[in-house]
Amino acid sequence: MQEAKSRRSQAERRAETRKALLEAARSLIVEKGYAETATPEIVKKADVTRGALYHHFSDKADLMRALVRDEALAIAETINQETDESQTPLDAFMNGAKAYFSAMAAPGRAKILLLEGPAVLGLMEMAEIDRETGGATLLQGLKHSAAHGYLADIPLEPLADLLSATFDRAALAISNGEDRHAYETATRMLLKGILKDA
Amino acid sequence: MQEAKSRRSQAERRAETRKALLEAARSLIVEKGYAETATPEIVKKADVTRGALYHHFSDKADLMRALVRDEALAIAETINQETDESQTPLDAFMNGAKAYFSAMAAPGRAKILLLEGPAVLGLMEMAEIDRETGGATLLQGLKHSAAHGYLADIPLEPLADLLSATFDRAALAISNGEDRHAYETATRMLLKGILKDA
DNA sequence: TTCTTGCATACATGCAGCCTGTATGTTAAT
DNA sequence: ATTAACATACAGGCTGCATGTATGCAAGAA
Repeated sequence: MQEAKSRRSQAERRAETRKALLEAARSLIVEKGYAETATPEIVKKADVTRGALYHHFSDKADLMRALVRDEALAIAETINQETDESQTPLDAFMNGAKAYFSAMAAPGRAKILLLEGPAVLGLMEMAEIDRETGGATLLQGLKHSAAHGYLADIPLEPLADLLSATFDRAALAISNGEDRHAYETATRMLLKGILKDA
Repeated sequence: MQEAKSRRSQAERRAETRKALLEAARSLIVEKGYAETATPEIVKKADVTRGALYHHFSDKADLMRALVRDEALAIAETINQETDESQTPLDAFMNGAKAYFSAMAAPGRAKILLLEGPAVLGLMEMAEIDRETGGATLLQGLKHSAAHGYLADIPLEPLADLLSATFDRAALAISNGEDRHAYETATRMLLKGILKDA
């Protein structure tokens, strides 16, 4: 057995350094926020130097971007696993919402994706990342429901946007220790209201 | 007639400096964001020195706090003016929403109150400011509706929170140039859905 | 009343420490 | 030997504080 760190392949070496940076950054940013987390602090925790950081990422925001991408991908994966077939449109949306809440319940994830991410990268870029990592599921669901007559004939993009806002707020509230069941009930009520009880 | 700047009272002097700082900060922060706006830049635009800034505000975030308070107060004032009596609960909520959208349509206001503010001060402090400047109107409306049987018997705080999230998102979208009418239609649909059509 | 004298408020200037991003040097893998 | 993966050193800029200055103000003496 070799020394722990010697004779790693370049790919391994690179991957390990990158992972260490991302994990260190993640824990610090979750704890203190992006602006209050300095790069010297991150590299100290990751046990590398700032040279490594700026070798892997173009700047501090780029590190944040990678962090956000990872979380967004994890969300998409969790949701895809947890999604099952549902009978009614209401059940379908509620299952989706619950899956989203579960995925967002991972420690620190809501803070990264709903607070720090938008602040650092801006809403435009967050939306972009959302699209790339598997967003738009909600809009698809609405279109499907509308096509089958479960929905009134109104512009769907705004509606999807507003519903998405409620899911985000609910996820944030739950991650802040609010009563999950109460927020699910309120979510269900909103969804039920817009779906014709056909 | 005296020199323009001489022989002002302390109160006048103080008020003018403070106003100049707030206006300069506002325009720069709206244009470039809080993090990208440096205090040397602000004081240059306000035509004072950093000494004045740190005399009036404890730090850069405190300046932002004052800015947010001003906007929040302006919102409350605008809404109070524009609010009229309505017939049905749906109309009442929609009028409130429209007034909110109008108030939030002031240039830069949505960015300050919905993007930069939460990022800099955090959600807790933003909620605090909201309470102090006249928030909670929505929750009151819901309680009123519930008391008169227009609303299903569910926890109202979460529902108010979720509705508030939709109003914020709609205001943000509108301020970003999205179709106001479409967002109002979607908002109305959500509200109509939760109100028993009694 | 008017003048001046002491003082507090409102600001200006200078400095220390930290942080970011880049440029250049060094080591390890291929 | 060459290149990728890092480490080190440095320049510029920013924040907050500490210290210096001037201006309005209030009270007492003339």
